[in-house]
Amino acid sequence: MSIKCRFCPIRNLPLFQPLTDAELGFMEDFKVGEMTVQPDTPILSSGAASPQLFTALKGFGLRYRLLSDGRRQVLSFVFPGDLIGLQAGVMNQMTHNVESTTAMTLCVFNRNELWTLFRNQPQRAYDLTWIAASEERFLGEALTAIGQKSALESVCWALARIYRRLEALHMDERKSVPLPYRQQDLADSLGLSLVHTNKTLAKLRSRQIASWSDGRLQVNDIQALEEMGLVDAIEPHNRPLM
Amino acid sequence: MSIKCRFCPIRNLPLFQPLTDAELGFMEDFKVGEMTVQPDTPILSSGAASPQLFTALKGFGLRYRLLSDGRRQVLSFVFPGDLIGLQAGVMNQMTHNVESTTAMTLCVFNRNELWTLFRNQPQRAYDLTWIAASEERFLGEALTAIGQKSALESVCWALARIYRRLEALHMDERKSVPLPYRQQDLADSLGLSLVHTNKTLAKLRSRQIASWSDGRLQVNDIQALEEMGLVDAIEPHNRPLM
DNA sequence: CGTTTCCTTGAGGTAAATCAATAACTGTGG
DNA sequence: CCACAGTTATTGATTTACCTCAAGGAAACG
Repeated sequence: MSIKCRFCPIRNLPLFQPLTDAELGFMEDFKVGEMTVQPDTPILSSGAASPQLFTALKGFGLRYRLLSDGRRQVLSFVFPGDLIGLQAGVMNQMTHNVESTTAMTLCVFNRNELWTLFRNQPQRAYDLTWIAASEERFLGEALTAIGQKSALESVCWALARIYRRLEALHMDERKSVPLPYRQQDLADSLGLSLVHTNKTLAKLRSRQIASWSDGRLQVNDIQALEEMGLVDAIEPHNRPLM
Repeated sequence: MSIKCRFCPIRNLPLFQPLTDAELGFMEDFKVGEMTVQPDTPILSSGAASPQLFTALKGFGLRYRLLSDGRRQVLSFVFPGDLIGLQAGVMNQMTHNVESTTAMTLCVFNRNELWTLFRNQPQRAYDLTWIAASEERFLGEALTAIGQKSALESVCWALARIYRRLEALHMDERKSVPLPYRQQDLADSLGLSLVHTNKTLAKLRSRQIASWSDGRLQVNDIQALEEMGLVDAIEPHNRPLM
């Protein structure tokens, strides 16, 4: 018993592009159902050829790659609205892992129908490409942070980026947003050690710019955060939602 | 006076997926012409909304992002077969720069026809998404290198990746491939300083594993290179060529 | 030839890693 | 209800991988 796309709890946010009635109808067929997962549950695994695509509706997750010796690179944080498994969807091979951090609700799509989508819904196919290009764009930005920025700059960049995204999801309340990750997760996303990440966060807290504790990120000075993080362009508010 | 896609000099390499006659016909229409550029010429600029898409046919280039203070992150090296400008194509906004390093020959496509492609050529649209997902996959790998690997591991990863790609393009001769970049370019792609990159290359040279000089990369022990670079999976040999 | 670009190597400095110890919680089982 | 182990955050002390600075050499070039 799953919610129809036209009643999707997040689709009507200004962050997302509206769909036509015909497109909504198609999506309701494309959608196989919903899935809820417990915290810390693997959703997609590297190497697997998953028969499914997902859209995160609720909750928080992580995308990461592992090296043979256990080192972990977090590629991105997964927020509501994010498409999961496009890589496996089109390339038939996953090269990273996705897992839930909190409990999550996911929209489930059938990979086999992907071809129908490309044949009959060119606009939606275009949107898929847009999403893939957008992920690429984000990873390029992350690469620039890790490769070129100092630890302080990187942390500011990440926090600003996260805050803006959750704000666009209307999850902000009095300058604070939920951020239910561990410091280790942020560290692994920025190629920093846990200790140094902690000390950098302490610095931002003492300067009253941002403070992250008990699963919430409080941003007192978003402008300072964006400047210190050398954040360039703001995300457009018309992203496609699958 | 440009070459027809069916006579494309690289399309028949086993690296690339073959097209049907109908698809070739469409591509020949989609293709506006060819462009040659001098070394060190900007091809696409950040911020611009380019009316064109390109496929590199010949020569070498760079994709990079700049920070306001001049720091540069090289996102990838551009080799023959690479699609250029997909981001601008679908998102109408470029967030990185592309420039030639050597003289290049580019296939030019008309961005306005992109929509025709999505409407009439679902297979080609799928291929575009595949390409975008593939770029995303690559950047995830690069992120893991920069974020988690040591300088030596990163350099090995990069050289192995480059060698394999140029090998697949049949540009290898007696274990060596052309690599007409500066050490600074490699350094900027791995988030390392020029000096340290140089010293790391010297180490590989003295260990007789690989040596890069005079615009050529000689790989004596590709296996050692891949192991030291923790290279995980080899690229599939069926990539779409636009 | 002087100038510029790129590569190379040595010396010294530093941002961030590692090591180590403690505290605050959480859950678990006796 | 308490002892205990496991997880996460925090902070100080020490080490190190990599950076910056500096200088020289080899090509390429106008």
